[in-house]
Amino acid sequence: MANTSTPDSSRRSERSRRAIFDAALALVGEVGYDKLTIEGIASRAGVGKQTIYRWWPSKAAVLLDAFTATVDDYDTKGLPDTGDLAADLKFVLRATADEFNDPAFQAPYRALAAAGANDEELSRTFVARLSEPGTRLYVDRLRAAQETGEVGADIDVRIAAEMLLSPFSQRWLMRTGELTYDFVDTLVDQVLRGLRPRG
Amino acid sequence: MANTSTPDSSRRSERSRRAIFDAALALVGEVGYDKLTIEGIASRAGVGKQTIYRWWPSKAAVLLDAFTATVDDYDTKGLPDTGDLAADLKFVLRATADEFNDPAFQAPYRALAAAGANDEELSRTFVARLSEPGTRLYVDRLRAAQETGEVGADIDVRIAAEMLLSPFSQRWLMRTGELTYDFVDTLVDQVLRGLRPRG
Amino acid sequence: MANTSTPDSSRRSERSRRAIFDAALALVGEVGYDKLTIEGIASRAGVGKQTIYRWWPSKAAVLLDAFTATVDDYDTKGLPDTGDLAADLKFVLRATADEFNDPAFQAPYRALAAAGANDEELSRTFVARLSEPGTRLYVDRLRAAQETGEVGADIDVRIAAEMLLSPFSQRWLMRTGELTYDFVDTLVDQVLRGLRPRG
Amino acid sequence: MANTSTPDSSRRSERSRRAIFDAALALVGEVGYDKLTIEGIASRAGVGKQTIYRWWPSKAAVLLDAFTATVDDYDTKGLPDTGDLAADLKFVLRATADEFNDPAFQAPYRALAAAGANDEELSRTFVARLSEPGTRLYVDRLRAAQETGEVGADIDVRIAAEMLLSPFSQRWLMRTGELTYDFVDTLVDQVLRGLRPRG
DNA sequence: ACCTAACCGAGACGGTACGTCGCGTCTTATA
DNA sequence: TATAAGACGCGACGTACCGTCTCGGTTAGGT
Repeated sequence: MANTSTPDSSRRSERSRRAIFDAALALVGEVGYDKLTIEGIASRAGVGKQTIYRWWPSKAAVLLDAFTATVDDYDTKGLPDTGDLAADLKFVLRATADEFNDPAFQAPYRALAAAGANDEELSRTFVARLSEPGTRLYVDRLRAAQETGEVGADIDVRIAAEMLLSPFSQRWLMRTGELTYDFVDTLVDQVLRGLRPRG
Repeated sequence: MANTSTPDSSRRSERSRRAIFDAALALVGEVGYDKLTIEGIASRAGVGKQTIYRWWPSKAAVLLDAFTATVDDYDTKGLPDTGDLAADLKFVLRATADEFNDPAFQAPYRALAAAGANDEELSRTFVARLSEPGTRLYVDRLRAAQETGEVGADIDVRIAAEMLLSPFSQRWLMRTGELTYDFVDTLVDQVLRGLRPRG
Repeated sequence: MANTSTPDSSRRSERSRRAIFDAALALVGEVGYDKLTIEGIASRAGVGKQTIYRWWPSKAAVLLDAFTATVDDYDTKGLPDTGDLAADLKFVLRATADEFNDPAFQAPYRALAAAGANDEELSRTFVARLSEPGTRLYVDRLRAAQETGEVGADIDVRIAAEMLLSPFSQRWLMRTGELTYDFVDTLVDQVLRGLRPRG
Repeated sequence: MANTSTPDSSRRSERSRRAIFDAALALVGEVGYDKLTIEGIASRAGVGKQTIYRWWPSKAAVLLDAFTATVDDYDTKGLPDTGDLAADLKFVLRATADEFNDPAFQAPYRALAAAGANDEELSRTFVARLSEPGTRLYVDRLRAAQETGEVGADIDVRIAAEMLLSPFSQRWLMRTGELTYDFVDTLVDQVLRGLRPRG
């Protein structure tokens, strides 16, 4: 009965896709995620609701794609490696703090993190597309430091990266503290202190 | 015209309050937070909608109270202090891992964490009632260790606690990894390694 | 799961009911039956859609009630009986012709007749409430004439009534001719000519 | 900009036209007129929607053509004239009753009659193509009887035909009674009784 | 021991948004 | 250029809940 067939993506309207992304990001900033509606996005984008439902299963999915499309341009090649691990980490984390403190960034990111908590499927995508790639950069940088002997060979670098990043994201997500440069510096120092090879 | 006066809590029906908590917790487990509705709670609890609206401003607030009422019984006095910091932390964190792996606990806790991400007011209450008290126990235990010299005097114990707890909660909330005993043990070891007083 | 229970009609809002009738009749006249929508009625009546769906199953049912409520005031006691059957019939049919030529009457009546053609359930109600009572008046008047000997005893008065009324309604419904006084008079004469007792 | 030009009917696909008729008639029988959709017809006929929109302005027009194409084969030359008017009329009306009682005939015919009630344009075509030709046969037969003296010269044969046919169609359309042979016979007798020349 | 104000269960109400269906227009590729 | 296919903007569908609002019926204290 029902038409369950997948739509033909080669005939998709690029103009509509873009308009939907713009509308979704603008609206989530203006009214917040809870009051973000598919109808609102469609209307702001000058698009039929069906055009959204045809390509995305939920407002979270729309927002995820919209956000990803924006962020993907950032596309870093890797963390800086000046030879000074602490300095490199502080530099990057300070930049990330600035980014997380940017209001335009906050609304969609928070919304996606929150939606992911209640939707396993979504959280997989969210992590794979947005958080994992960033984390991997830290893991790689730490592994490089391991090879130069700056970090102990017996260290679990994945967990080390989490010790660095999770306090950061957690503070931000739960609003348990400000993301200041001071905080970032102390965090880096305190984590690195434990990573040095044992005498 | 409208009656804006606060209700008289001395005449409140305890029976209804309990029924609402039970219904809310049961439903959030069965249908998830997004499909949890005030009408659903009222109907399941055999209660008028107004009785809910009279006492709580939102479904998140109901759930927060319901969850708190359940968890408050746990009420620990403090972390164990056997003199062996690593052992004490591993013991408590392993127990917490078990708790977080309990399905009955997951749905409401995830829901509240997520709701908090988008609702500043709620997140303040959530943190103050549910996460801060727990965190403080760790801070206190670390401070005690600082006094025995097990932990360096120059350590920021708040951040140290976050290095311990955030990777833990982050993994769970974002589903980026399992909360195994192995993970807990490695995490504790790796964090503590950096806390020791400098030679 | 679903709430299939019937609503409590004792708590029904009379104000809304009236507003819905007014809106339905006004709109069917303005935009026609096909473009008459539940949303349009609700909006014009200043009423939630659910308030309509709670009490009626379809726009046809709303219109039928609305129309009935208007027409019920007509409530005739019976056809005139001056002793002159032809004169009585012409008098009433001329009045009916005037009524059917009234634009305010046309739109809803046509719409209901048409909707009934495709919906057996609806047509039963339509006939029982709107057409049968009128027909019965003619049947009764003819039977009275039968008793005075003006109409033959062997005549099927039901069919005689149909010979009078069906050409009339058919012309109007299908627009196959005007409902003029001339037509009415000729029709009455020609029908009565066959009803007289056989010499 | 828009192409408003009329399509070139010489290049029209006869195969598609037939498939559309078949689909329309089949569907109106299966799901009824209200749930009959252009999309449904196109899909069932294996035809693009545009092919329908190119040649017909509405689903009613499609159905009218489809029905006409089916019925046109019947094409009678005239009513029988055995010299016995009553017998001739009963014979034809009984056959018509059988036809109207055929389920395959009912759905489209009812649908068209109903659609016509709300759409003046359509009803003109409906009457001209489907009902008027039939009526005229009766008018002609009655006029012939007038010439043989079987029917009074002062009779309005058009109205006489309506006295015969309208009760018949009305009963069927509004479902106010069965179309039995008994009914047909009584109707014919009672109508003819009034048509005889006055002594 | 009654009054009466408040809470209570129930659910109708005006709304907003949902996710779906079908409209009529359009674009694309095929024959 | 007609066609099969189907994406598009749009409008309405019928449903689910929202938060507010009566409506009786309990259920306490305060007199």
